[in-house]
Formats: sequence, structure tokens, C-alpha cells
Amino acid sequence: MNIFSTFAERVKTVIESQNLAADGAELDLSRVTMEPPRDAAHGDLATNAAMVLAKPLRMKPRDIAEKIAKGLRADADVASVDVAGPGFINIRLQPHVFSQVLADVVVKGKEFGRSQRGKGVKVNVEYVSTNPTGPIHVGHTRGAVVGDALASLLAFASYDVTREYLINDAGAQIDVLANSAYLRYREALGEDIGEIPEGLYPGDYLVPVGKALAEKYGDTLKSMDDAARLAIIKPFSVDAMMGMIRADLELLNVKHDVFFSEKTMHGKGGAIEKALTELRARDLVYDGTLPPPKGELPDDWEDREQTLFRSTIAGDDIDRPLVKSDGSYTYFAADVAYAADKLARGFDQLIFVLGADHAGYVKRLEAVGKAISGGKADVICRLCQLVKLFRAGEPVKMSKRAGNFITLRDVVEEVGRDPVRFMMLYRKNDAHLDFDFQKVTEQSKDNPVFYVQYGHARCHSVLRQAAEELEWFDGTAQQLQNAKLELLEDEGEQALIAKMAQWPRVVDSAAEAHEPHRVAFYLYELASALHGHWARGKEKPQLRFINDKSSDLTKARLALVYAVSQVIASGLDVLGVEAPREMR
RNA sequence: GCACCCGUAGCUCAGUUGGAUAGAGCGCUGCCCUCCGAAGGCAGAGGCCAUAGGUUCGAAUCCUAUCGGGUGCACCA
Repeated sequence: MNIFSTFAERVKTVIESQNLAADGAELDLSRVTMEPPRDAAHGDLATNAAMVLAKPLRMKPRDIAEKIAKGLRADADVASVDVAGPGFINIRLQPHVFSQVLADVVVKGKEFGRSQRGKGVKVNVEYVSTNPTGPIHVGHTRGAVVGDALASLLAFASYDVTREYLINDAGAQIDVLANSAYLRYREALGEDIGEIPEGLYPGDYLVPVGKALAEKYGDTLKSMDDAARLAIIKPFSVDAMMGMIRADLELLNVKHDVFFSEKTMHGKGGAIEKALTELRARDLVYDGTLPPPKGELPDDWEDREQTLFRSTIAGDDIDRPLVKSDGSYTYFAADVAYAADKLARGFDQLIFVLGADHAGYVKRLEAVGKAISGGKADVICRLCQLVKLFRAGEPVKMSKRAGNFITLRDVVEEVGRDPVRFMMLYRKNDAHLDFDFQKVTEQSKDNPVFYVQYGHARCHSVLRQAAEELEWFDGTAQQLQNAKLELLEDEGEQALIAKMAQWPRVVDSAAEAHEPHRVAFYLYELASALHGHWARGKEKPQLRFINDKSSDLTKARLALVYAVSQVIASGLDVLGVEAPREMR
């Protein structure tokens, strides 16, 4: 039950029933919103309806507000309505409405808050997509977490979500990988390979790959010609790297449904060729020349006719080349074919979670999606800004020298999966983020991860305690479903219920804005409301959840505590963070 | 040179899609444990929302310009 959307609908019904427009014209009510007021003293709900309608109706906002208020007062769920400020309509609800919300949470548990926004919409979310040439670098951690959480958020808003990873297994970097692995293979056979030459990957992670090659093929690879050898080593190394990458992602609880190989689109009669032929027929691909880049000309600039994609018709700065001077496809050609493939699979939205260094690709990706789908599909790009690493306040230096870079695995193994995930989501994705190894593992209120998880654990601590102390309670939610929730009259209790009532709205708006960080901030607020109320029980023992005078009151409060635990757990689920029942 | 992102308390950041007196955490000051987890809570001080214009009933939010920080810029992946 989302009280904001239900009462927004009721306001609209009131407006329509009053025929405010003199000429009976249709009113545009799309801008009418229902929000929690900034100050809780104003009431439970506030709407801007009167101010939004002032202009089209050519009436004073406060006059409209009074009319709408009159209509709302007839609603049995409404306790009082005030018109305030420039024309806000503040609504105070009858207590039974909040009892209903709480009862709804108790019944639905973690399903409370699910939104129907995305019903019937097929969404593809692509994230991570790092090159399969080594372990995942720490720089990709944020995109991995944001992409994964965004996908979960959309799924919770009932979108039909596919989580996808593009394996860039076609380019020149795969040759480098194979050559590097070959070197390690020779090393495994007992050769002294000395320093790793410039231009090859020096990392230790290729040592086991070399050994595995030696075990499987003996020394037979050495006598082959380059082409034959590469044909064996390339897929072998890519598989090994992807195995490592998948293990890294699993460690961070990042999931994908589809791992899509770029290589499968190349070659004669492949997806790229087919896509380009088809797009040429639609005049989206043509042969032409590009204007030279403005400013400084690159040394090797060559003015030649090439195969171009008409991305400018959809807002890109220039049309983009599809074929390199050596006749092979550009990376962008693969992007085009890949987008065509996704669209052919029926996706309505293509979402890309990218690093900030890929900001330059946003326009062309959007252009590709728009051009190929004829404007029917949405392309949405979310950029993740850089993460700066700190250790106890000191910046962590990363040198690019051999093997001396920090990997995703390093970070997760040092601080744990939950702190990494939560902190990566505790910022707007396009804002810079400072990540301090020390701070994120601190078990104190300064650490939001801990603070929220502690809130969940505290709830379960109460439920455990109650199950021990009370004969009639066995700790299950079923026993709380008939609780007399109207007994929860304390302001702290009501504040908690009101906060939980916002959860469906948070899910809805976060999904719409593609901003999973809103969930993290909401959880912090909810945990804060819980901790605050808890402390009040210190000063006023009669507010404690377990009340020795009234089992009815105790039961209602246990229902409240249970509900809070469910909403926190539900939010943490979306973020992919564990909800522990006790802290250790 | 061009494009995109960012500029909010001393620090790190939110800000409900244009709404009411701009909010948290840290740090600072002063309080609260015979108590279901003090691993917590309460209160106080702290602001020209980078700057200057504009749009309107109303702007931190939208538009333009300027300043400052970041990222990227034919055929790389």
C-alpha cells in the first residue's frame, strides 16, 4: 500500500468531481504530486495541486486549495486538511490508515514496497563488461555494484530485467593476452623468460594459465605456427580470465544473467556484417568522409572515405566510423551490432552503467539505440565517477608497475562484501567517492553500513528476547498478524510507521530516476528513526517494546519491530547487502 | 579548442524531479547507561546553495554567461 499514490489519486478524483474549469475543459493533472511534507508538523501528506492548477484555471492557488480541501474533508480516511503557505494542501490522516499500512507490512514482509511501475517493460542492464585480460580492477567495483543494485531495484519495481555482461574477446588486447599467456606457458615448461617485455601483461595471474596450458598441451604449442597457436591459446586464456572474473564478481555478490561474447559477432556472415547490411538499407550506414577534429590535428590524420554510422541524426556530434583502415571492424561497429541484437531480443530499455572515463560514449550509444529502434527504445546511461581510495585518511597510491594494482578482490577480502557494496551505493553515482579502508569496517554509528545492519539486528534482538520471555510468543510473524495496532500511539512509534509508509514511494522514485543510492539513504533514515525511538525507551521504560502490563500492547509493538526489520531487510536485499540477525 | 559531469556547513555529502524556515554524518561544545544490545541517543553552534543575469506565484533545482575542479575527444579497446 502506497499512501502517496493512493491519496494523489483521491485528490485528482476530487478535482475532477468539482469541475473547476469554467469551460469544462480537460485539466492536465500530471504535475500534481503527493509528498511527505518537509516538516512533519504540517501533517502526513502534502500536495501541490492548487499551485499547479492556478495558471490553467486562472484562479488564486489558495482559492483552489480551499475547494479541494473541502472535498478531501469528506474522505473518511482524512482527519484534517489545512491550506498553508502559497497554496499547499496539508493532509492529516486518520490513525487507522497507518494501522493499515503497518498491517500490510506485517503480512507482506519483504514484499512490502514492491512497485508495479515496470510491469510489462523489458529492460537490459549492462554493467562491468571489463576486458577479459586480467582480474577486475578496483576501479570497476563501483560500476559493478551500482549496476547490480540498479538491476535489483528495477526488478523490485516489477521490470522484466536482464543483467548482461559484454565480453570484449575480439580485439587486439586478446592477442596481447594470448602472447602473455604463451610466455607463462614457456616459463611453466622450465624456460627462463626473464623480465616480461614491454607491451605484454606482467601480472602473476597468468602464471596458472601458463601451467594449465603446459599440462594440457605439453610442449606441442611451441612447434606450431603463430596462427595455429593463437587459435588455441586465445580462447583458453579468455576462458581462464572469465573464470577469474566471474569468481571475483561472485565474491562481491554481483550477478549476471547473460555473458555475451563480442567475438561471436565478428567474421564473415556474422552479426556485425548482417547488422551493417541491414542498416545500410535503411540509410543509417553510408560511405563518406569525416571532417578533421577541431583544434590540434593528430599527426597521422588521414582524410579518407570510410564506412560511417549516421549517429548525428540522433544527437551525436559526428558520424562514427565502423571499419578501420585495415578493413577490420571498429569497436563501435560491434556496439552497433550488439545494440541491434539487444533490440531484436525485444528490450524496451537499454541501460548502460559506465565508468566516468566512458562519458564520451554516452551520446553515440544513445544515438545508436534511437536510430536502430526508430526512437522506440530508450537508452539510459549512468556514469560512475572515480573512487578515491584512502587508508586512515591517507590516499592510497597505486603504481602502474608490474602487478602492483589493487583489485576488486583485494578490497572485498580486506573489508568484506557488505561494506564495499553499501559504501559504493551511499553516494550519487555521478559524484566522486572517497573510500577509506579503515572507516568502512568500523563498528560504530559513524559507519552507515554498520548503523543500518545494527538496526536490523536490534529488531531481531527484541524478537528473540520476546520469544524467550513471553509464553505466548514463539517468534514467528504469524502470531503478530492479529495485533491491535491502534494501540501504537506514541510519537516515536508513529514516526516509525510513517517512515515505513514512505518505502513504496522511495522504491518507485528511485527506480524511475535509476538511482539506487536513494535506497541506501532511506535505510539510514529508517534505522535512525529506530535507534532514536529505542533510546526513548531508556528514559521512559513504559515505551519499551516488551511491556509487562499489557500483552496486547507488547504484541502490537512486536509487530512494529518485526515490520521495521522487514523493511530494512527488503532495502538491503535491493542493495545486495546482508541483513544480519545479530552483530558479531 | 569542443563535449559531458561536478561546485551546498570547517570536512564528506543528501536535498522527494520547480515548493513552505536548505538537511544528515564527521569534527567542536554540553548532556543521557540500576535499562529489550550505550555497537546507541538528545541538545547547541555552524550557510550569500561558486558568481552574475534570466524564466514565474515560487529556483540549490530550469536557461544563458563567467570562474573553479574532473573526464573524454577520427581509424584505440
